[in-house]
This record gives sequence, C-alpha cells and structure tokens, in this order.
Amino acid sequence: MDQVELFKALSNKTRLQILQWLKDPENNFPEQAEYGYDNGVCVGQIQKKAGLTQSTVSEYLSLLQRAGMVKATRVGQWTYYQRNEEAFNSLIQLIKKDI
Amino acid sequence: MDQVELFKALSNKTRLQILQWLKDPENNFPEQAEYGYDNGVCVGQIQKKAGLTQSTVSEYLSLLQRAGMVKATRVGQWTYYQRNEEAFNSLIQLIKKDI
DNA sequence: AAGATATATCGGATTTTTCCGATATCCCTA
DNA sequence: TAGGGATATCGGAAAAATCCGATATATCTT
Repeated sequence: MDQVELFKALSNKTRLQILQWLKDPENNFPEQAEYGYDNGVCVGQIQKKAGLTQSTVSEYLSLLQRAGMVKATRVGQWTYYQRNEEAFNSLIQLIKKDI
Repeated sequence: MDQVELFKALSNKTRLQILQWLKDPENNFPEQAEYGYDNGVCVGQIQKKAGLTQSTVSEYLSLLQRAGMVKATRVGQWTYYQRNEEAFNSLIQLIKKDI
C-alpha cells in the first residue's frame, strides 16, 4: 500500500469516524445486534450513522478497504465491514520507522 | 490540531519525503554542513533536494509546521526547519487511542 | 421468474489541493 | 540606504477529492 494513499484515506472526517465507530460496534451500531457482530457491521448501518448517501458511504468503505484499514465480508446480500487491526499496527510501525 | 488536517499534511509525496530527509540531515543535506545542523536545515537546501519551486516548498514547510510536524527557527535571512519528534509520538498515541 | 432489498458503480457539479510564476517582505552588507 | 539574497505570500490554471442522484448488480423471497 502506498503511504500517500494510506494517509489520504485517513484525511476525511467521515472515514475517520467510521474507523472509530468500528472499534465498538455493539455500542455504536445497536441495530446490528440481531444479525451479530462476527463479521463487523453492514453498510446500511454505517450509512445511517454517517448521514451521507448510500453511494458515498459504499465508496468510502471500499476506499478504506483498498487502503487496508478494514476487511469486508459478503454474506448474502450484505457486506460486513470490520477494522483490520493489523493495518493499524503496521501504520504505527510505518510512522516509527519510515517517516 | 485537527486530526483530518494532520493526515492531510501527510498525504503528499514531497511532504513525506521532507520529513524523512530531516531524520538524517547530515546525509541528506551535506551542503548544510558549513552552516551547521543545530536548528535543522534551511529552506533553500530542502527546495533544491525536492526539485519543486521555492514558493511551493516554502508553503509545504509552513503547512507541515501548522500541522506541528516540524519546528521553524529564523536565523538572519534563513529559516531552519527540523522535525518535531514529539508530534510523531503524539500521532502514534492518536492512532492507538483515538482511531 | 418477478419483485424487493442491499450494495456497488457511474457521471457529474462543486470544492479542495497541487504547484507554478510573480511579487512582497525581511535581513544582511557595502 | 541601496542592493542583493533568502523566504513568504498572492493569484490562478490544472488536477484531484467530495458527495450526490441515477442506475447496475447481486441476492433473497415468493
């Protein structure tokens, strides 16, 4: 992953919020409870909380995925997104060593 | 410092390079030797290495300063820039705790 | 197979960023 | 104090990002 693209992915208020919300899905996405949190949270829940359109949130999530910050899992007609904690650790190592 | 603005400051190849170069000024800016490295490296040296215009590099450096990533010291007609290592530590803490 | 629901992709208007040349400001020296 | 060198600021053209509505695709249900 290109360093510049990684930081660009983090240079947006909504995208940062999504990453923060996904740290505590149970509290931030209570409506997800009936479907479980095993694979994360589905796009619709995130969209509702973000208050932007479906297309924008979908694009933000795939951008975060391309940057490696989240993992996506398709289950039926839903796509669940969850944080990729390894990417956060790598980012810290990147800042410590490379930048 | 706003988180988004901080990541925006890091979302540019040249600005990232400048921060990397300033980790090892002696090797990356040998011409600075005769003026010393105590306060960092002056704008002209950084501009020469970056290969962009003087105005662009000057703006990039003040942007990095506003983001807190570098410190500036004016000495005569020169402005010396050096890394602000505390800001890098804060950034790591920010990623660990807030994001 | 048709309709409904969830998500992804496309095209585009608007805003922001990039990077430049020109010019202004600051400081030093003759 | 006039001129020269170093840096900062300004105005703007081009490129990229933001975020939308419309539409396409995928999946489930009936």
